[in-house]
Amino acid sequence: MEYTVKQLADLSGVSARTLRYYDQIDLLKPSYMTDKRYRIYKEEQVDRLQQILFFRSLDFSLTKIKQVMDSKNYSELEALEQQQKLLLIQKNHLDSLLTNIQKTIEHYKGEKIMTDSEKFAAFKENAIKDNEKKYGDEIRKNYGVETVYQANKKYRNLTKEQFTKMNNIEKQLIDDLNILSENPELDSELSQKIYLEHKEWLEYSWPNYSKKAHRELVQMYVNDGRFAKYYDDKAGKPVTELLKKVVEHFTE
Amino acid sequence: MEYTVKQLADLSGVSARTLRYYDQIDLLKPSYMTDKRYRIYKEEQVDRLQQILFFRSLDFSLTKIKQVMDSKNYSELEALEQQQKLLLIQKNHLDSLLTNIQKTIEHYKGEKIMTDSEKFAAFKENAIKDNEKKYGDEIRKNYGVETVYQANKKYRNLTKEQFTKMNNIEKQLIDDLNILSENPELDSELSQKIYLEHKEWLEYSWPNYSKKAHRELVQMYVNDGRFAKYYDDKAGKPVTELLKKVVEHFTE
DNA sequence: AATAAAGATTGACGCAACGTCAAGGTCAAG
DNA sequence: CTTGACCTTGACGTTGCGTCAATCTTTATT
Repeated sequence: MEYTVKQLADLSGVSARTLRYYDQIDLLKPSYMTDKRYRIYKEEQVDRLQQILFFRSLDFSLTKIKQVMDSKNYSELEALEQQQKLLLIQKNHLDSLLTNIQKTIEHYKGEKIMTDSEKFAAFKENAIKDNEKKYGDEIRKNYGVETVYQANKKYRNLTKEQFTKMNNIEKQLIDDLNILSENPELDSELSQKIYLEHKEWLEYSWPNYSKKAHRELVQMYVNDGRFAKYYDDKAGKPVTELLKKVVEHFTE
Repeated sequence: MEYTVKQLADLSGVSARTLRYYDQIDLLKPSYMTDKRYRIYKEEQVDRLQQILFFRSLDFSLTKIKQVMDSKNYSELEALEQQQKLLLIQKNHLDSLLTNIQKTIEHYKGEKIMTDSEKFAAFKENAIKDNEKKYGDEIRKNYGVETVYQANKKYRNLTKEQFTKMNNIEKQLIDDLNILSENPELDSELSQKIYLEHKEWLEYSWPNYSKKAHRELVQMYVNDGRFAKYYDDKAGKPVTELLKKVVEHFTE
């Protein structure tokens, strides 16, 4: 059985353009070309396309699909699990967005509306002060914290003092991580200090601390690039992985 | 208070490029331009930017943000509820993907899993062979592999064949690096071979290969003594720096 | 057989939201 | 007067195609 582009398109539900594109990126090549350069597909290609569409339906990138399908020894299972991780991260992200948007909507409806400028007012105060002192870095830090502040509703009940204290602990944490990274010894006092600092920091926003949750959290840090980036940027070098190791060391 | 592009960028945490882009699409115009066409922002724009970033954090498109903010009679509440619906749809979609992928994974697992201990055994088999052939320092080499093996959970779902293949690729890579280091010519076939080997090796554990990430990784190798030591020990001489140069050469 | 309709081909631009150079002006500091 | 930091405007790259446009080839109808 042979198929032209349109026939295969109709058969599979994708567009002809898609098939030409897949040919172009070497994801799905026709069985052969006629002398007039028409693409002809056969059963083998139909099968392959089905596979492709299966992975695509799971939101695999075309690049990844190619890797998985073209490499004999690439484990499909592993690819699936990687993809699952990615999707879980996306889901977490979506969930937090939904929480935020729900809160915002409630605010509006409750007519206890904080104007947006009010929401940012406290932060701006800091920004302006800092700016006048020309400590550019500090501004960025505060802004970073502000982002977290928005994302995490739990911060909302902190007093100003607590908030400041959290910031200081975090700062110290980053510094210590920086130092430790030069001589990464998990069994050191510095290492333990880091663990305790991170724990203390967490306890400002966690209802009840558990080692298990702590371990899972740092695992998330590493898996989710946004967390890693947050810490790595602050430290000026990659320290997230180190933090993870430290925490895992003391939570066993 | 007046801000240049950089200052506002630092203050807000977005890039200068983003500000220029927002100007370009008329989302955030500067307060005025100097005679030299420098953008100058004032408080009003800072406020507006904060509004923008707030909506952006909820995954509003920039187009939508513009609509909401520029239209006097466009209800923010309505927009929020609309966005909430969109996010819920996405969430449902994600949930169904996750269900599907979970099912598929279970299906796979029902059939062919290599347990960690089995993999470890396979690895040791090789190690012993090598040990018989080569001698003491081979043992150290294999301990190195063991460390990496433990450190990277991603390896855990590789099949026996894949695991072996990865090891072989890495071995070949080291050998090639050794050869190249005697006559370091970045524009050679050997050099390219090394690049491709390292890439292939990475793709066993990376969800998405990109040249950018590849460059960053080898930069890491050099910066982080632990990585460098790993390769240098295996090669018997310092080759990490060379690997970095090779990769950078082919990822430009 | 002539003609029209259907389907095929290869470009090439467009989209979203910027990242990342490149080439070249401007400004404050030393 | 020279750095060096910061500013400007292009313009290409990214992902997965949709959507013309211009130009054959094949098939169907008259």
